[in-house]
Amino acid sequence: MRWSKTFIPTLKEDPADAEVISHKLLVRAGMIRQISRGIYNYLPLALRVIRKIETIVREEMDRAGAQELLLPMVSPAELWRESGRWEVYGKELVRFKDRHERDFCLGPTHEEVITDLVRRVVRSYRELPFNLYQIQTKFRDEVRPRFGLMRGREFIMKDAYSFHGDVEDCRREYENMFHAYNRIFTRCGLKFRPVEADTGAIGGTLSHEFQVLADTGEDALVSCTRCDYAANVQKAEVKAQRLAGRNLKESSPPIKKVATPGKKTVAEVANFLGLASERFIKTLVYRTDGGELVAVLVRGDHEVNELKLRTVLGCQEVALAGETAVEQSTGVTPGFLGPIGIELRVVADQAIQGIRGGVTGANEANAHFVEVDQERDFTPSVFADLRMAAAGDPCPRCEGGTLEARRGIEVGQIFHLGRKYSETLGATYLDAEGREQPIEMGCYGIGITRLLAAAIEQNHDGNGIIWPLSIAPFHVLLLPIQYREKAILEVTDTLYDELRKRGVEVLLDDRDERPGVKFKDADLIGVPLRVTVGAKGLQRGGVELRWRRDGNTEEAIVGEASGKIEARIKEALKI
RNA sequence: CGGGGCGUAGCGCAGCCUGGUAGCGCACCUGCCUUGGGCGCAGGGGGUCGGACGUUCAAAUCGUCUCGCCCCGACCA
Repeated sequence: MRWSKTFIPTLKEDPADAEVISHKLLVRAGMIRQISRGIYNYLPLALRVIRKIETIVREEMDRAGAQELLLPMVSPAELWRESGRWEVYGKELVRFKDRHERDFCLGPTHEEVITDLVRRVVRSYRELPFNLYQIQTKFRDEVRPRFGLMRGREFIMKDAYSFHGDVEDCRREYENMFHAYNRIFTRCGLKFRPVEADTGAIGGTLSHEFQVLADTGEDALVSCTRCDYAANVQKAEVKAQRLAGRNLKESSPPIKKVATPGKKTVAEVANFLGLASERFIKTLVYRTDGGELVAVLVRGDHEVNELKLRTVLGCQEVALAGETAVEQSTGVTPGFLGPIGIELRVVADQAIQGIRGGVTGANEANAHFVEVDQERDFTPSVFADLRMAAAGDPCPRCEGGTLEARRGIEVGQIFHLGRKYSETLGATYLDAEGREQPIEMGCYGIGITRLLAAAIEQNHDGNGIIWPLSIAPFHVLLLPIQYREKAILEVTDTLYDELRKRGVEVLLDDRDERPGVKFKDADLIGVPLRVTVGAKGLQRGGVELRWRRDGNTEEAIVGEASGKIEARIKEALKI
């Protein structure tokens, strides 16, 4: 492609409405433009990257035995009413009526549609298993779209759904997809990590997220330094530990009430009393979806994991009760709560068990208890894993490993769905004994456009994007310094033709711009290999090859350049 | 939905508080010059100041309403 004939509107300055680096660079590199909040135009350069990613995804999905199809973007309300999600999904589901006043929605995901298709076809176990996927535009009316392509309302996604006669086979396919996903993200040239994940609103029993590692990621992860355990902090287990020695004392001195005027947070009280925050027992009051208020205890240096709390309390929703509700139910403001004498059900994190020499609120204003001995002074209704895992925790899976904290961008997630949709939508088959059974299902998603943004979050520098070669819009940027000079033009055009014949994807910057402008744009759009043709080099009979990622350069003799470039690209693509 | 911020030329911004009919940089056009990291000089074109209503002799500026966009929070296959 010739730059002058390609629509690449680059920008010198950051757009005012962009916050994160991938958003800024995507706009500045002339790849996307916003048309409405969370909705973007994909310009030619972006589309080339999208196609590259899609090709990798297709090749690996096909290799893994899945088949591509294409479901409609619009689906009828009846299906969603049948699954119950018409009511449950809320405003994120964009609904509209056709001219006959019939309800429809834009598909935010396609479990209903695919399950409907399959239930109309499959009759026998002989027809199972299979895995169907599509690459398609989805629409979710996100509460708050943000960060450019990272969280748009409209986005491109690959979604796959598999159907099986039994759980074991469904698990086998889950493993199959797990490996396919590893290959896909590896081929995309990304540093990523599969992590154990919560199943969320999709439902199901087993799930992994594929997280592209980037400090700017929205998701917090923990991973073991020793084994391959990794999990979203939402999901990460905390290993039950024996008490830390400093909390153990042979005998407990009597409990003592101390004045802590105006000191509400753990940090304030710890500082005021000169005691470490691990010795604190933090008391938080949550309201369940049933309306009950529950006191939740975690150590002062720990955070409550609301997901775990929901599971332990057996409810769908929990939320901090709020100051007013706390005062009404306990007679004290949140900063001075404690488990001793509180009139609420008390649940405690496992780390609270057996604490001696602890500190808690005294359930009266401006006072705390010290020298609290859990076994002597209070008994929660249950001890459980209720806290957020944190860096430094011992690994829950191996001996001697330690968890470290990472941040990631979720670009894929796989689920073992089980029978959730097949049961509600009546997708069944007859087994070998002639009994009707609900189909076992799995589903597997990859956010294509989010992957594009994540790749940039992970691969950029102060000058712009640094594309991994496998998903770069072009392999080579051919940059003549003075394209109107005959000698340079001839060498450039010859090289351009030869490279194209050799199957190298090359963008020729044929614009009549000053070198500085071209170099800056070259760095900005991030094409992996830059080939500069200039008078300086030609005097020595050569052109300059320069890698975007590390700035390494080498000279190639004009006559040998195209062969050398092809070799370098092929070599780099193999890795 | 709650909180905060911003809409002025294609892009990035100033002007608004204290009302008097719009400016800067980049980009764009013309000419000269220059050509290995966003050149230089000279000249030039382009804006119903997001929209509506109001106050006023007079509104980018003050008031009310409205639309759009951004950030934080709640939310999220």
